[in-house]
Amino acid sequence: MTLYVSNTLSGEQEAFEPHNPEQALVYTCGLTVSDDAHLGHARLWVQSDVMARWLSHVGYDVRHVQNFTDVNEKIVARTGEDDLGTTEQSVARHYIDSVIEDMRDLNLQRAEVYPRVSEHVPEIIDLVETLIEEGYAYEADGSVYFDVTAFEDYGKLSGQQVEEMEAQGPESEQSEKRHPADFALWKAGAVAPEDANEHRSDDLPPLEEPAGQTWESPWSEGRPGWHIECSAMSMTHLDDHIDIHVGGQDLVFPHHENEVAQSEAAAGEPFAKYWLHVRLLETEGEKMSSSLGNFFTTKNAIEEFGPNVVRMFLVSTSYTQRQTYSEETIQEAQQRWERLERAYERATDATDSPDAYAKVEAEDLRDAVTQAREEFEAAMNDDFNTRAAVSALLELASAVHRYVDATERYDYRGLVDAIETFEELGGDVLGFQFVTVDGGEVELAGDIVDLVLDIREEAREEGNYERADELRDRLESLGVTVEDTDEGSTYRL
RNA sequence: GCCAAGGUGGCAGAGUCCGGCCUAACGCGGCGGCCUGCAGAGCCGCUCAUCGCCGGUUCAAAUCCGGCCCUUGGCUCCA
Repeated sequence: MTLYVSNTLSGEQEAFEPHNPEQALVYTCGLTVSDDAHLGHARLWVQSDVMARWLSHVGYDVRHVQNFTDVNEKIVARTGEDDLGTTEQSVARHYIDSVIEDMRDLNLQRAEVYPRVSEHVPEIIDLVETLIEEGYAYEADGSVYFDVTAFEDYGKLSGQQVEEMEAQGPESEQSEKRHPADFALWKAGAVAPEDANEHRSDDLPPLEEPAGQTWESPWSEGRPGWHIECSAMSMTHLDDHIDIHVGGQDLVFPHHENEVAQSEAAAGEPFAKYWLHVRLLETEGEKMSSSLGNFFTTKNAIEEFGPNVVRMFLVSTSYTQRQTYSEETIQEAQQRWERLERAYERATDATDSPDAYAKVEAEDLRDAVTQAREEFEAAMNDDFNTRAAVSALLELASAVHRYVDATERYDYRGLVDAIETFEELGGDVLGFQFVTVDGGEVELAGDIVDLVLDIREEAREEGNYERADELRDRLESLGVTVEDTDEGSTYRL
């Protein structure tokens, strides 16, 4: 069955045909590590994660690269805050750590590589040099700008016309540029204090001096422009032409438009074949965004609802549609997840019971499995329709409940097929974690172990070692190893 | 202003590319019942849509065409 995807470049759904029929090169535009990620970012990650998982599932060798932008004035603006350190690098490190933690919690499949801008400056410089040599860029006072009039196709991604465009980039650059829509590839000098202070917390003293990392280049000691990094990093880690470029729809212009221009001007061939844009997450009618302050952080969401519910929420609307966040919508996701999880548990309990027989064959159950698999596959191939894919699994969930409710002697093989369907499609493809791994349960388990250890500690203090040893033995039998130390008891699961 | 996406039941959200299995999926909510010591879960049934508005094409339109209204995003850092 053919996979169809919505390509921003053509504005249409197209059959997915990668350059190499066995491989899929996927680049996801990562985030600027100047803050904790919010649910809108998580939506992009989860959606691109599911895309990559599905591509693998249908047999492609997927190479997925997702970058971290660690050079940015908003990062500089946060230097000096508690726990963040005093340099651009230290702030970036802090948030990279935070983001990776979120990604792990959400059970994202690891990308092949997470390149950072700061480690790709040589490649960026090479690329800028090429663009100058080819006549697509020019130097002005130590900075380098891309000449939008030199690239014929400029505007093809976002539908903009160069003639009708307003100025691009900050006011301060305008005097150096030939055309107001030209954009910076390289900027001379460090971040000007006023540029960073614009984003700086009022609680901090404003910066007085230029700040942030700088690098030597043929034009000046300075910093790479925003857009060039993604071109350089995808070319470095994937190829001059890639198959799928994923990003938030707020990046279509100017970021991705500029990426197209730089990459294609330099390489002389089309850059990404398919541009997939994940529509934005909205709350109360406007997009969730750090600058609007209406965000819910990924960490808080995971803490409150657990990773599976957050994941369910984020796949409950297909990527081509904007999604609304509210108490109601996330609770619906919680219901949907729990319904799926209960059916899975029901199926495993029934399978593992003495009532499951080798020679019982339940046609309705087996048909439901077949149908769920077909519907799931059709949904995913139809532009990664994750909502419809989940629905297919929920229909199987209903079928499992109905079957187990109505039956005394279970069809062992049929139930196993159902379980495997949940695990393969819900687990491997959609990234849900059945059984033990629900964050909430792990946390609860930990809390309960702590409770038991507290009781045991009381027993020890009373000299009731018999009781304490009994508690230790019983925990051990549950797979919890207790170790007493000078600072108190610790445990391992 | 310019560019780009959208407008489907109380909510949320598929279906729109390739018109007819759409008398509109899946779910949440609401109502009734079964089960149950209670609750929950589950099951069964019911509830709720003239698919933004107007016009056109067609035997047939949520789906195609035209006009209008409204919303969101981008044009400044943004997933």
